[in-house]
Amino acid sequence: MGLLSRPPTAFEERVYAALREIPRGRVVTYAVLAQHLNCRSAQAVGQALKRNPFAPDVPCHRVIRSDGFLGGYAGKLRGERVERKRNILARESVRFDEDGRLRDEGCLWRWED
DNA sequence: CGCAGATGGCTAG
DNA sequence: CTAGCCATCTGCG
Repeated sequence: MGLLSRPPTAFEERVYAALREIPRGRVVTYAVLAQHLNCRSAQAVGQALKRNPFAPDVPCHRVIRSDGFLGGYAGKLRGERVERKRNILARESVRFDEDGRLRDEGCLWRWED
């Protein structure tokens, strides 16, 4: 029972639906995701992701920052959880530099809006 | 380089 | 309704 026993809002469902469209081995930035959702706030997207990192169906690990850095994971900006995020992405053939910056920008997913 | 402000949606009171 | 949060972004010094 978690602290997250709250029904998802319409906005959150939009975020999750968009995340599912991202194929394995690709990543999106908070800004691009927000833009696809017709939302001008990348922070709102990040906040929605923070509240629901519980579902394996929702690949919240495929969302990074616009500058190519990993960003946060499971509520943390740095530390072991972010390392886990990098590990998961590495498993999907998405490699990062030592600093934590995305190597191949070709992994960035784009929508056809 | 670092920091403050903008930004939009969500939660708590 | 208001005020404050956010896993960001941009611009300014």
